[in-house]
Amino acid sequence: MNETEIPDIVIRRLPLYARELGLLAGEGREFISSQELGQRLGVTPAQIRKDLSYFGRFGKRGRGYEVVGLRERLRSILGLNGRVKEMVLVGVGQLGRAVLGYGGFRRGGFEVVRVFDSDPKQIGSMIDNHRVDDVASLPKYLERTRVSMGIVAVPAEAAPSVIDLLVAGGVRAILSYAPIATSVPRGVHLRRIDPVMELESMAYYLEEPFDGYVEDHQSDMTSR
Amino acid sequence: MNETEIPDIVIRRLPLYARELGLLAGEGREFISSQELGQRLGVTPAQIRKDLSYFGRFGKRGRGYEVVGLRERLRSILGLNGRVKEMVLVGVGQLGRAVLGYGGFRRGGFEVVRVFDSDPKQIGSMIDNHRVDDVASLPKYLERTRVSMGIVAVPAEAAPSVIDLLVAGGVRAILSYAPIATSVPRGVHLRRIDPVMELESMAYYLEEPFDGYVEDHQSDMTSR
DNA sequence: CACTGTGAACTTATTCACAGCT
DNA sequence: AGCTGTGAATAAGTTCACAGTG
Repeated sequence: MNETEIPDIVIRRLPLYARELGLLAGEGREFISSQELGQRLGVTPAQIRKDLSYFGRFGKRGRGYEVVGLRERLRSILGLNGRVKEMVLVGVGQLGRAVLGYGGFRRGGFEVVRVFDSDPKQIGSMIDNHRVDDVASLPKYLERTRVSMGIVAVPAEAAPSVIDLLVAGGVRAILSYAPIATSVPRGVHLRRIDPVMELESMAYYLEEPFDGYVEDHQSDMTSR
Repeated sequence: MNETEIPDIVIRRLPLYARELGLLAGEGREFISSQELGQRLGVTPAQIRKDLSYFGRFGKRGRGYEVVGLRERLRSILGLNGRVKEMVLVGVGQLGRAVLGYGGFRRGGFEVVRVFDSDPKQIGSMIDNHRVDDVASLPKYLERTRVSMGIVAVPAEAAPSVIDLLVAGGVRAILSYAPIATSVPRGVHLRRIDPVMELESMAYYLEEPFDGYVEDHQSDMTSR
């Protein structure tokens, strides 16, 4: 199978697979079947095989998938095997600071290379080895460096204009922590992280006076 | 239409609608059509009407939806009109502290009422007006109080056992920041917040040497 | 007349089921 | 024998299109 446009929902599952394969590799595991991998991830084996089939034939019949090899393949498909992915961060309030301090990005091969804010009290200060620059200088910076990923950690009101700046500067993948719907042009990818919305939607299921016919949908992903 | 099990994906969109209606109310807007609401949210009008139709007939033909009324209706469907939703927080590292300090939960009607960790250096200390308790005391606490929501902000290795404790204690909605697939019994709802995974999947779309046939999928939600 | 509410049509995603390889 | 890879079948989700109503 080949040359069809690959569904985004499939793309979003690849990091899940890659990560679990990383754990398996750490356990010294050499091969794994779609069956067992699916069990560990709460995904059906057929789903895994179908997803992988969009990209090629990676398994050995009778044996399963070679753990390290498949992980490398997936990371390569995602474009994660090159050097560290550089990101700009806009907003250094509570949230922005947490983002800067969070080791997970670095560990995952992502690095904040420049930090911006609009608050004169913040501009020029140092946070975690980063000098905070005026967001007004963001366009020039992007023009110069062509960084293609950005993280938005500003208040809701400020988010649309910040996102516009990033898009205009050529940033094509944006992770936004602002709880606001913003639309972006085709070819630009925006993902929102919105814990309050997650809680709000889960609250629905708490309504049931007693449990019983409550719908489940486990670790899934995709929004997640 | 009535009495079919309502799809989770529909439930997840309700907070999005409710929030935008809140903004509209703030702007003094009285009525809004599915058309215009959809435009603001990047959702089709038909989708909005269909989603709402699962719960009743809230619109006035020829006029649209009454902004404040619909918002109330949606919040009530989600169970958000009662008093503040109480949550326990497990883990007070970098991430847990950010969660505690984040005003968005309070503003959204969610409140961390008790904080746990397993690190002896943390236990007993005060963070943001909360005394940090030993996670070993979590089961007893849950038995006593029947808090039904929890936030997990512990390292990946610790997450499964913490989640088990929460589930055993009757917590039915869990927001986890641990980048790990964990399965939970039916009737328990677990949502993961995993920014690194979002970045990893977006990285795929950066591959294209030049843009053009890049798939878009805009603000969607759910996480997403 | 401008909208909603909703079956029907369509599209997308998942699962089944099995031939085929190792 | 035990698995993958994949068309075909099914299920889930979205959009269409229009009758009906305030």
